[in-house]
Amino acid sequence: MKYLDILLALLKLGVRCDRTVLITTQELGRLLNISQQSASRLLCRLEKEGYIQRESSPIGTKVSLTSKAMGELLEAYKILHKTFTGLQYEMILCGKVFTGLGEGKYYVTLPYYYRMWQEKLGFSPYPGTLNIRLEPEYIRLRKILENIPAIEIKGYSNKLRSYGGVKCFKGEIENIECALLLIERTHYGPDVIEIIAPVCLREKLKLKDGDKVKVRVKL
Amino acid sequence: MKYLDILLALLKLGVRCDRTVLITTQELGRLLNISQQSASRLLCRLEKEGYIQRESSPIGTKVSLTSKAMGELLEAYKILHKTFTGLQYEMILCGKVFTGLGEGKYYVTLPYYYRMWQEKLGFSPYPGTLNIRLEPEYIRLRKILENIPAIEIKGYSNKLRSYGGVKCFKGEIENIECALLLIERTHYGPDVIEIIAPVCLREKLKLKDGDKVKVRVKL
DNA sequence: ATTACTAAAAGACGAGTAA
DNA sequence: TTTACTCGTCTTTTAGTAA
Repeated sequence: MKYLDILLALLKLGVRCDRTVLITTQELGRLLNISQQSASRLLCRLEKEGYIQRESSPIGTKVSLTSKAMGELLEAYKILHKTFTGLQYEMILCGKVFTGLGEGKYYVTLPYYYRMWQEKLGFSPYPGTLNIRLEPEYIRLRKILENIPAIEIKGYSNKLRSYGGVKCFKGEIENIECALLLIERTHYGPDVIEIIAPVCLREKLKLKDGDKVKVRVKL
Repeated sequence: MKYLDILLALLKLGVRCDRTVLITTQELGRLLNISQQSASRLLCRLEKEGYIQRESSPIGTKVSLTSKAMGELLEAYKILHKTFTGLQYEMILCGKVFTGLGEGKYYVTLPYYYRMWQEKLGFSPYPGTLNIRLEPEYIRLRKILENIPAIEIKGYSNKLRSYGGVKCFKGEIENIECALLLIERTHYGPDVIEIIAPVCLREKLKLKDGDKVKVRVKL
């Protein structure tokens, strides 16, 4: 939590985990009320300690935030959200249901993953994923999810096959417990999320392709 | 924004603008990874710079946050909220409509205040206030509103009469533009807010006493 | 323009300790 | 037990300046 004020200043300048911004140490210094030299040293240190990615040149420094920074900012956000709303923070994502190619079903039921769902998510999922194509304004949030702490299922390879990693968030979809999966090796773009749940969401919620759904992610 | 990490640590310990907590410099030091001495110095400084109220004794220090601190925390919260939700922050308050004693109408139309509404809120209000008794869980939020920057209408006295100050927040009630008023000299308790709007909200929204309404405050 | 080095000054730190 | 002072040390800062 040591660099919160500085990370916040970077957010103010438009820097994100998925957005690199060219800033000068002078303007950063002005924003933080420190000298250009201190701002320069600060960026060096933030990089060394893993909070930013950085590329300096004679015209300025290109900066983006790392997952470590996003994680700390989220921690701060959670405390503040609790303070200013009295509520636990949930990220809400909206999108439309679509039918995939059936690989979801295949992966969910692979023994390695199936054990992991039970162990790390605490439920045995219905064999299949609900594919959701996010509305454009939510893609930014999905990218944030990629960069904050989550329930991680590590990928691994043996001689026979290799398993990609999966990042999971517990949540709810129309009041039904579910988990949002960010699948490392997916052929879908950054606008797609996959959901698993103990029940068949398509049936339970009577969903057809194109139906709009709202997923609440608990962070 | 300099003491954000420290103010956040205080929030974590349960300190609020309306809640004094007894803490020891030792535990604060442990939380911030600094010595007891530095934590002590820090609290002195926070007090001197107007971020906390403080009362130290041989059993510890009673600490509460000032409006200045709440304002800075809110600034941080707004940036983070924008980052993590993509939305502007709004505080939502819920409560039930009730009928007052008619003083709302009297005050709203007093020439001094009427000029102020027009000047500072940008509309000419319907002559009357909508009184709302907040549900218990929202009283905390009302107290936060009291302690953050707002549109201020200063009170003043002359020989004839004295006018109390009013703190205003712009907002919406069921999609109708309105303003929430926190009236300095009110005989209502901290669970009551008063709303003014360019239209008669009771008529427009067909409200009866006891009806539940939701006010969105834009911060 | 920039970034970022060096050196000297300023400020922050914890140990010891009084109250 | 507390808080919070002094003091010596160490860290951080800025000004000057090189690249």
